[in-house]
Amino acid sequence: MLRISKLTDYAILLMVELTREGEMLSAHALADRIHVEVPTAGKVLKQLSSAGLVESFRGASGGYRVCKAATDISVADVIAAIEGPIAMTECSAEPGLCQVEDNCNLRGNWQRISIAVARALAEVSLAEMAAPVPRNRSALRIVTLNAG
Amino acid sequence: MLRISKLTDYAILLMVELTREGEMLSAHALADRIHVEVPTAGKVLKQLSSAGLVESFRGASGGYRVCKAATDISVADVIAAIEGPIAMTECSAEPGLCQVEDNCNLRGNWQRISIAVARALAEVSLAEMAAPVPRNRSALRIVTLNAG
DNA sequence: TTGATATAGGACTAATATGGTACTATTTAC
DNA sequence: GTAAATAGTACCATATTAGTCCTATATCAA
Repeated sequence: MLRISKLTDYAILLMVELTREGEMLSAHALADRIHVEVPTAGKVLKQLSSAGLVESFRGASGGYRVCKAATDISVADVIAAIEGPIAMTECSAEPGLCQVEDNCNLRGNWQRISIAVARALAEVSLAEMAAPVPRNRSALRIVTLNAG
Repeated sequence: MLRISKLTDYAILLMVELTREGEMLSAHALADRIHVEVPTAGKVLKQLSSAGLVESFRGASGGYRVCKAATDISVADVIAAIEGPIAMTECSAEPGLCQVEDNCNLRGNWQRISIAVARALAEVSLAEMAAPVPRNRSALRIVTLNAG
């Protein structure tokens, strides 16, 4: 089903909440808002922090705050922070893993597909994610391989 | 890492081999070509068969054969045959699973992103996957959300 | 200085998904 | 009739994922 993990889904929700708020929020408050347990939210927030998407403040009245505006953070940024590089196959992420030499001309094409998907996700900001779906607009432009 | 499963990867390889060959191939011969065990190849081939991408012939000198030309089968077709509908989140595949009402305006956007990814994959045929990566061409057009 | 509160980091457990294997039934060619 | 091949089902081992817990450290306030 080509899906992102639950933790990545939480990460998007957390980032949307944080960018909405603008100010600092504790892990507890955030966990309440997205309806997950506090340790789970904490786990995701730690990853977002080490990826540089949010900054953390320890101690009493500490918490998390976004580093950039909602328009400057993409869905791809958040996915990459939790799941690592966006790649659809092992061999498109790391070279040398495909033992089937004859078929390895597929690898380049997989890389191109992965890049296309990554770009699609990079074009969507958290601000757009948080906004309601606009009506009467073509959802997305179609991507084509081998576009001239 | 937003990846497809190994079995889906096998499915792409199997379909490429079958479209290359054009004629019928046994599960054993196919397993040899893509370097997996015969039962594993068989498992994938059964799914491809029930999805209508290949037709199967039982009995001695039986095997599998593609139903359409390589240019008429997309990567999305093969992925969908193995993994089901292409959707990045649970809620974009099935409605009513998101318990966070306030955040559910994200759902529509997830659906649009999933559609974009699905379209990108639908635009790539097996013929293109099997071909070497062309040089001096822009890899892919960029997808944008909210494209006018 | 002390206590309360909060994140950092790591380890651990449970649940789920995936990948692979085995077995039996059925079909077909020779 | 026999051999060869797919169909279908069930099963197991492993890997991944999700979630929890514990300790250390930092900060604020009384």
